[in-house]
Amino acid sequence: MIKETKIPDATIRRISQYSRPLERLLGQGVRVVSSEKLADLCKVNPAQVRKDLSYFGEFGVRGIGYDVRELLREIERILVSDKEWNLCIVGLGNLGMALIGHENFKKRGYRFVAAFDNDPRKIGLHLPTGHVIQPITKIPDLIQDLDIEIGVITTPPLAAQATADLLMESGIKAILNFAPIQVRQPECCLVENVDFTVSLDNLAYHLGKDDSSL
Amino acid sequence: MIKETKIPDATIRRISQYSRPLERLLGQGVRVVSSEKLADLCKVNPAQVRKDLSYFGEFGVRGIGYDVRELLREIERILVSDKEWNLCIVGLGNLGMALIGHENFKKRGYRFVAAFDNDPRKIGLHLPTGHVIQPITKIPDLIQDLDIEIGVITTPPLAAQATADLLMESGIKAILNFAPIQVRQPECCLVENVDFTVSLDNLAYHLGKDDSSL
DNA sequence: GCCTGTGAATCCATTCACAGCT
DNA sequence: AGCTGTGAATGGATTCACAGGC
Repeated sequence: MIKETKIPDATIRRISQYSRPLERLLGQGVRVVSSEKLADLCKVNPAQVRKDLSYFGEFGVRGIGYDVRELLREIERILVSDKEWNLCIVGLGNLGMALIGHENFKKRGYRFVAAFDNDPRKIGLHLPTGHVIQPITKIPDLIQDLDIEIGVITTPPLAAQATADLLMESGIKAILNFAPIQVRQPECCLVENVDFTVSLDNLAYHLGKDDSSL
Repeated sequence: MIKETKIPDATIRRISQYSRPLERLLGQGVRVVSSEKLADLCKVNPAQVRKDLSYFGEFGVRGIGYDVRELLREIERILVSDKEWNLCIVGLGNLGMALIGHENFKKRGYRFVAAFDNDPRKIGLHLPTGHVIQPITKIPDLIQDLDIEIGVITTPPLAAQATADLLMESGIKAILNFAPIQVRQPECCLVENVDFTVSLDNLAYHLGKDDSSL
């Protein structure tokens, strides 16, 4: 059970995406879904859906399809979103403020339990979410005391690396980084970078390629 | 007319990322960089850097490396970020507000020229960025009049598909979607989805896998 | 010696096609 | 008959390894 063959990263990401239309279907009272239907909703190949799921077990019924509720539970188990994860956020500019209150996080079991900034004018501030902004000097203690597992970085780029270092030294297990720099410290800590200018550049590239009006 | 590209999507995304350390190097007065150095800064393989760039030409000098300034200019040309792109944003909740003022956009030539919402309490509001929030009914006209090429969707999930449809009917060429749904698109419009809960789920999966404390 | 550019090789992910179950 | 689960085939992307030029 622990010994699992190497599962593609892309598979994990797709499985995360499968859960969203499944939730909608569940809300609509739909009981059963086929790989073809689910694939259509997620814009992927039906065989891809079946293969992705087959890495983790046999959740379907031949001739019938997948039970929506059961499949959702399996996905929750796979992605460990049946557990509440404790997060902190560092950098409460506009983006940080938007994220800490964003419902997508809590809807999926991600809970911000601390907020940090180094701006003296912000420290002590009460946020509408109920959080009080803490100085970054408290990061080490609070990560330990509140059992914070994942850190979200929304600082300016120049501060991001130092922030990541501090989080890692304090024993954080994973980082979600919104600053447009590549942070990584081998082994001890996982890092995911979210950089929407990369997505924009990708759009611009394809637009520029197809478009003659340049 | 027909897009014929053998250039991997991943290559475009990496090239976008190369530009960030290059800008830092340029600011530090570094004139020349090797593929090995650049690869190290971006956490990729040196051969990958060379191959990515070779799709677009021969920018380096054997035995020496790449001229930092020249390489940056080439990348700008490739990604068409030497042009200013006109964007609009739809949905001015916290996330939308944060994005419209975010410096990463304008730093890379992406300019928000309109902001839309359907909440009567928000329409007419003057934002600190100087934008005035417009009703979504004005989307068709303004996309045409202001030559808006890319739309950013930051509405709630339930409104996202209708928003995308309206943008596409109005002639938008590309969409950057932050809502956690897979937007249906006709062949004429490019869509990039940015979904940070997928990134979080991915972190949670890997944490749960490595960690015995479950 | 140093570093790029690139065919060849390797590795990985996706899709096909059908066996197997209901 | 219908749909899953999966080995095999295909198709891409990454890395190697070295030829070519400074």
